[in-house]
Amino acid sequence: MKVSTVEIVKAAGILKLLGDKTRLTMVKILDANDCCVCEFVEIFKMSQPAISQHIRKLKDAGVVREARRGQWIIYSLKKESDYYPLVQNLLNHLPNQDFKLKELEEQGLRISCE
Amino acid sequence: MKVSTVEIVKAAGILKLLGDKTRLTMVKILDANDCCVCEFVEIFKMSQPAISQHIRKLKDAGVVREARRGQWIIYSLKKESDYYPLVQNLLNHLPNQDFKLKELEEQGLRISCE
DNA sequence: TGCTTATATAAGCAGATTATTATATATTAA
DNA sequence: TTAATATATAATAATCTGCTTATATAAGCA
Repeated sequence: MKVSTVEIVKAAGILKLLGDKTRLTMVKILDANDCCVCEFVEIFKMSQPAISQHIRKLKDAGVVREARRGQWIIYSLKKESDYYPLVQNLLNHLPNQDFKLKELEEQGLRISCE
Repeated sequence: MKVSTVEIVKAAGILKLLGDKTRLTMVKILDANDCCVCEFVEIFKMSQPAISQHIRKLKDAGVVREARRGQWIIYSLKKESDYYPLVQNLLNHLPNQDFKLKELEEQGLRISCE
């Protein structure tokens, strides 16, 4: 298999970043749908600052990207990242998390796709 | 792509485990060659207890396996592990580390393959 | 303009992590 | 049996992490 290679220290950094169930789930969700912070707050039942801090780490590492849309800041996977092939490959081993956003929609709490 | 799936919390655990440059390098080396603790001590220029403790984490998670051979305990990747497909996939994104063992051989410090 | 909502940032603290030193155990060889 | 080598384990100290609370910033709306 021919795949893109990431320097070992950088790869360890990415794995450490994703080695947290909240961030890993976030990234898996973002792999299928863009999301804003308040949606993650609902999904994870965590405080807004806690979510913001997780997202910041993902952003600082270049794994996600932000885009303001009015009041909201929409996050998405940064597909041009050097790490994207590695991350993508990894996400393939995780069960789909779409049900989490489905639940939000049913509660009328979905923002990004309205 | 059809791949084996790992529960998200468990996957995060594995990624956290591998999110350390020493352990990640160890696993990449073990992907190509079995090794004993004293070789890792040489390779990483770290204390023996530090190496032992890293290896123990890998062993506790079921990522590596040990086999005593006389005085030495030889470690190898545990290919039957549920996590092996994920780990293997991940290792494909890392540059080869064979040169590290080559250096040991040149210094006459290689154990496992004598 | 001032209020509300969404998000970010900063400070602080508790628990986790990773190294160190000291010591124990197991195997081999003299 | 004793000494040497390889490894593991325990205690501990320093650093890192991930939350909390408090506060700042930015956009939308009355």
